[in-house]
Amino acid sequence: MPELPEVETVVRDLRPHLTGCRIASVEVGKKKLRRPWSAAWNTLIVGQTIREVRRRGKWIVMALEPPQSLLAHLGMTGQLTVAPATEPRANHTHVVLGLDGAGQELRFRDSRRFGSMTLFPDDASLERFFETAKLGPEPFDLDAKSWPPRIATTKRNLKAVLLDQRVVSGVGNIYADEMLWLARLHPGRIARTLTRTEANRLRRVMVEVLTRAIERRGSTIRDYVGGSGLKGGYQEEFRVYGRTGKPCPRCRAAIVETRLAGRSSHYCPKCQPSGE
DNA sequence: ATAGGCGCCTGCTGGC
DNA sequence: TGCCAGCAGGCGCCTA
Repeated sequence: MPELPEVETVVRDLRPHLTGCRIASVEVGKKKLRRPWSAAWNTLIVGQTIREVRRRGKWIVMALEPPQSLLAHLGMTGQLTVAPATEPRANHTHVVLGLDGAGQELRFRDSRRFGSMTLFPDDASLERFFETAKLGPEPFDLDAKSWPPRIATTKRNLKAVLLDQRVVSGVGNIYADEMLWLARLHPGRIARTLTRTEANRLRRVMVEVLTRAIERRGSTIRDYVGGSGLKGGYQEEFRVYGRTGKPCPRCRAAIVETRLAGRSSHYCPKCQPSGE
């Protein structure tokens, strides 16, 4: 579910609640997440303070003091929220960190359990994890010089390239479709056939779409909520995603749905010509 | 290098 | 009205 704007919203929501907070208790459910939680971690993190909360791609990093890092991924249906400890916990709540102070707790909820929460013993091991995964640059850090060459050699289509976290991190199925519509590029277009102008147009709309989506606190289709439990609003601004058969906001042609890179892909057949 | 398929899970829905 | 195959915002592994 959650792509960069949703994860960024969670991080911004959690930051004021978590920064400087001491972890007082840990409760972990029996069902296993994408990556297993080790029972040994409980004693390692109880008593530690959360130094900062940040995002890298679709990953959420909670850096502790002394240095250790909790790393969370929301998968498709993950939710990371702060709530009063007295409030009933929803079903599928798998990890709960009790926080010292205002009687609040951090809850990780995930019905499909494609998400994960893991502990890294120091900054270097977390960096190695990102390096091993070959996690690509943040979309906001791309520039006109480095981006076109990044996609200039691959024979893969644009949809597959945007979804590849090694090329650029944080983009998922929804925002890839929205970006390609805005850039007037067909999702099936082979990346290396793009001119430098087209590649940079894509780079600019990536930032544009993600920035606007963050302003709207991400998109909620079904499960997504931010760190305070609020839903997103960007789904109201979708131009192509989930709008199969409906008119293109630019030219009124009917939006088409197809399958690319194993994912549903939505585009305007008139505004986003395949380039033959 | 890359495409395609599967598996991991639960919950919802569209089409019969 | 009711049922269930198929699909969902992700990702990693395998094969060809």
